[in-house]
Amino acid sequence: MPAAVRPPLTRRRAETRQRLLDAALVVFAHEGFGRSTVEQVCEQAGFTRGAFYSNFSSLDELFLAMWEQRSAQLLADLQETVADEAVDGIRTVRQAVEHLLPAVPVDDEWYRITAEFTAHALRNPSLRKVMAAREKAITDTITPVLERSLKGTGRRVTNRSALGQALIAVHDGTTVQCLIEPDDETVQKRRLDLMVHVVLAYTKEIDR
Amino acid sequence: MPAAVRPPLTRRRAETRQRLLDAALVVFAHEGFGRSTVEQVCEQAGFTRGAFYSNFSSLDELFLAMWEQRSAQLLADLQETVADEAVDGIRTVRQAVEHLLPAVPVDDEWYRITAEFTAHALRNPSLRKVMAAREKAITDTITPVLERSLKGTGRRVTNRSALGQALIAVHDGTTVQCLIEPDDETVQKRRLDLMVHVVLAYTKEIDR
DNA sequence: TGTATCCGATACGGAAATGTATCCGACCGT
DNA sequence: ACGGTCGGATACATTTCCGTATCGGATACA
Repeated sequence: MPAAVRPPLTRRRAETRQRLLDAALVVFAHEGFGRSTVEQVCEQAGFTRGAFYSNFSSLDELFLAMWEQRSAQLLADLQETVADEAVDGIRTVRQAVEHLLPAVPVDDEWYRITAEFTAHALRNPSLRKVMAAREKAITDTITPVLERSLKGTGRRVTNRSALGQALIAVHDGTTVQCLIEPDDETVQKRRLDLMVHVVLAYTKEIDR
Repeated sequence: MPAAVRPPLTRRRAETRQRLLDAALVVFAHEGFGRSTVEQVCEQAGFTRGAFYSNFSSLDELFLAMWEQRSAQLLADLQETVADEAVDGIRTVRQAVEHLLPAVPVDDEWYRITAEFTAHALRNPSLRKVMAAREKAITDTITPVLERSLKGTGRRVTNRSALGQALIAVHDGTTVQCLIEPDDETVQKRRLDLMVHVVLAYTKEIDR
């Protein structure tokens, strides 16, 4: 039934869909989700509303689709960026964090989207589940990577999911601070320090 | 000049203003800022648009006024709640955190407002300054309180502003997690744990 | 009690956004 | 190349929201 209700998704269709999704990011980031209109998104994408309604049934649907696509992409990028060789040279926790942190870019636009999506999700139980699932996905992606990075440091993680949760919280919380005061580099330094402290707190030396 | 442009603010005026401000919180939290309309706010407050335009010139202005009022109130509440006698009985960092944390309620509605305000502020340099100032105010309020609470624990803060910044980040980051999974009490436990770790990281034992 | 002012209500014009119904060009398979 | 279908454009009806201009009741003050 669900497959029957949606159109066959031809090549052409997929392209306009994607252009709309890309336009959505730009417009939502610039105007805010609630302030955005169907027309603005269409204009940004170079279409008229006809194209929109032929592909999505509401701005909400577009928003969700866009968010899921970009989140997934972000995770994929992270995994790839971090899977490089440099991991072998890591000897300290600080190095590990320094290696990991820049892999998640502090992106102004994306942060706005995320903030509004979160607020939106809090009003909608099914969206809350989506967010919770994503958080788990992030944890599952990050912790293995981190554990690999920690190999050369002589420490091991004591509580995987607690560490994952803590890192996400710290990451999100400090991201705002960095964006609000982009010129203050002590904010950035402290962000790094805090991450190091957290990793230290949730790992311990391997005894041999 | 600025005093001349605004009406004399009589008793009556102040009351309707306040009712509008209160209504704004409800409506914005429920609908999202961008989706809210002047009429919705007025209806919630029991007025018509006439009252609104006689007191504010735009939804933006109302939003900002409401946010500033509530933030200030929140800080005042915090200061009061925490200034009680119980501080003297505190002997461990965990106790200190347990005492401090519940003073900042995890409020669904307020979080939504904050998230959207933050996103909004990132688009507007002058609003960014407002947020930065508020962050400083929070730090300035919290750290003295925390230091007082730590008296009985035999530890002292090594870097005030870094600790303040870290606590805010952790607070904000974990608040989302708590709201997204309100039934999962391990999230809440870990929140506390994380706070304790952070306080430990930014304090050290007093040597005598 | 009378009167002047204040302030929220009402009424109106107009702009903007929505969703649908229809059209027409492009791309598909044969 | 040709007929059919697909998908975006166009046109339109409708709703919603906004901001202003004006009205009238309430309130303050003599």
